Amino acid sequence: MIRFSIDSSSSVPVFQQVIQAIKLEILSGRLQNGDQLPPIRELAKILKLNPNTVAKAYYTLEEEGFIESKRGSGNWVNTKNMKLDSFRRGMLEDEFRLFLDRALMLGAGLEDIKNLMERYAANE
Amino acid sequence: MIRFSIDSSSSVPVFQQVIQAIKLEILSGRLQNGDQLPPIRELAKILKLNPNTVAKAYYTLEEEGFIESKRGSGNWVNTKNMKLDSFRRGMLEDEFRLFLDRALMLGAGLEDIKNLMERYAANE
DNA sequence: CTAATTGTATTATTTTACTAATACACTTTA
DNA sequence: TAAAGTGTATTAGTAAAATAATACAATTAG
Repeated sequence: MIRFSIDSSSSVPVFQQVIQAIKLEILSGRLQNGDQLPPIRELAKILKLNPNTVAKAYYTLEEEGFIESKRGSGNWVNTKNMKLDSFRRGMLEDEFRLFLDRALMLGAGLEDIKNLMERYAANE
Repeated sequence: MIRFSIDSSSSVPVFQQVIQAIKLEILSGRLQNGDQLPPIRELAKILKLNPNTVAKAYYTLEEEGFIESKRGSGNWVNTKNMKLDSFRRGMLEDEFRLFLDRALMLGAGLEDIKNLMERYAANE
């Protein structure tokens, strides 16, 4: 496990890098529902981070419904909760609609947005 | 003039609020090419901000080509030799970037957004 | 030409976000 | 039930961003 590393020279905070990496593991299917994550201290050791930094990442992931934490026990991937999944989807759609409104107000069309996205896709 | 106010309890920095507000004034047409902006000190007094905060906003607006500053003279809206197109594109890009950040935090990838957009395109 | 008005530059202070150190509390397991 | 392993809470340190204080420089108005 743990197929990612930390870029300490990046401007994006370390705990967010951890969050993004784990989300990617889950979304890609490399981490599946019920899989156990490494204990905070262990992951911290592997990534050479302070345990609190990993704890913050785990805490956020739990807040967002990606994992479940049990004191004294561990952390598990949680994708079973479809209600939360559709909640996320709903939020995404809300955000997109807001963005679309603003974009249309700016005189942009879907084509313009598509182009913009192509550029971002290329740069990532 | 100055149809906006500052939310000091907001987490978005004051100088950015000023920037956004002025961009909106310009975009909406309430401020037009050649219109003079209030002097730094005056706007600072109205909004109850430090002059430097307003100066930072004005400076950024000039960097981005929205206004023109002349030492000892004042600040003017400048949309003339800027293609209105690129003007809008700039704002569109800002909005898109914000949306993208939120989307990524929700666990969505560029693919998901693409799909979302396809659906919207179909419904138009 | 001078004083008032304007933007600019430099430096200091405050605030915020991030990370770290340490101690606490719950579970598991032997 | 004790010890080891786990997440949690509290507090402190650090760095970066935002804001403020002050002085400087150019333009304009009279």
